[in-house]
Amino acid sequence: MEAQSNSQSSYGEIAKQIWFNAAVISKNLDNSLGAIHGIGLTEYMVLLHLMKAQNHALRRIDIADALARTASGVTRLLVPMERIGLVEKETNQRDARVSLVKITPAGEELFQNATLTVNEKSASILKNLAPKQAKTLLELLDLL
Amino acid sequence: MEAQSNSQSSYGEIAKQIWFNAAVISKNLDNSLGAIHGIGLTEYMVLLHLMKAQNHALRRIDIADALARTASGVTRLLVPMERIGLVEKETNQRDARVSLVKITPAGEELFQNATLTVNEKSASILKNLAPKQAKTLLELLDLL
DNA sequence: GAAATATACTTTACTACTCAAGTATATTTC
DNA sequence: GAAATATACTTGAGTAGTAAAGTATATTTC
Repeated sequence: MEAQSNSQSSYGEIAKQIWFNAAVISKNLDNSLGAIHGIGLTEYMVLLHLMKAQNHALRRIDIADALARTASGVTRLLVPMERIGLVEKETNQRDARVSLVKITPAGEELFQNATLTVNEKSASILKNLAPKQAKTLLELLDLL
Repeated sequence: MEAQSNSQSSYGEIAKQIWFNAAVISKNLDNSLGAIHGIGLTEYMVLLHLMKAQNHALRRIDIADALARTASGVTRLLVPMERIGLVEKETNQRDARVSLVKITPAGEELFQNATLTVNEKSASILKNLAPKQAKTLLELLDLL
């Protein structure tokens, strides 16, 4: 009973730590990406998932899922990204409801550069973590 | 060279995972806390830090630090919390610039109940993690 | 194959922040 | 001890999201 309660509270501690660490890391990466590449972290994540996708294109709702955002949020997010030419619209022949989002060559280039910034900055934020610990942490995070 | 680049990119992966997991966990906890207790996750975190503080009181700027938010955000956050009687203002005798925030008995009671919700819900979100893995994850997160 | 339901997306009205500037008080410097 | 600087907080203007409702198309059901 005591053990059960203790173990449950440790899950609460994990949730709180992830919440706080995410806030610190996000602000850091967001500022760096903004200053160097003119995009935010959320926009970087859109590019990341488009790069990983087949044909470098996704439906808006798949982007929403990948980002843990709503379809509405994705609509708003993509407007400026399309305006500055990082992504473009494609229609889906089979389903007229769908508006596919495809990364452009300019978007791909920005993504490659931004990835260097994300990796360097992340390494500097997470410098207290030895490579082996980093590996373990990543494995555990992937489990969630 | 190759190893350096690989290790750095794994830090980037960690940052991305924390960002995504935090979004999922935050939304979950926020919805549960809102539905059951009428507060958001950020408000819960304010109560948590007040409970941990000496005399159950903190300066607004200390709350901002503890939450990775700005002083401005804390000002706005506290307005409704004060209105519904979870916290109250106290002046600092030594420094008239400071506006101390103190948790009320009502705030303490809500915090105790909300903590049960946070712990239960967290355990259910993190159910893929064995207790030992949870312990390791928490230790690694605390390192950051 | 018409009616009911589900899905993909957008829009409106709102919340939760941020940054920059402003106010008030404290501390440092000379 | 006056002037310059720093700190604690608030306010005004703007950004990034949300939820709920609306539009358009697809799918299911009978």
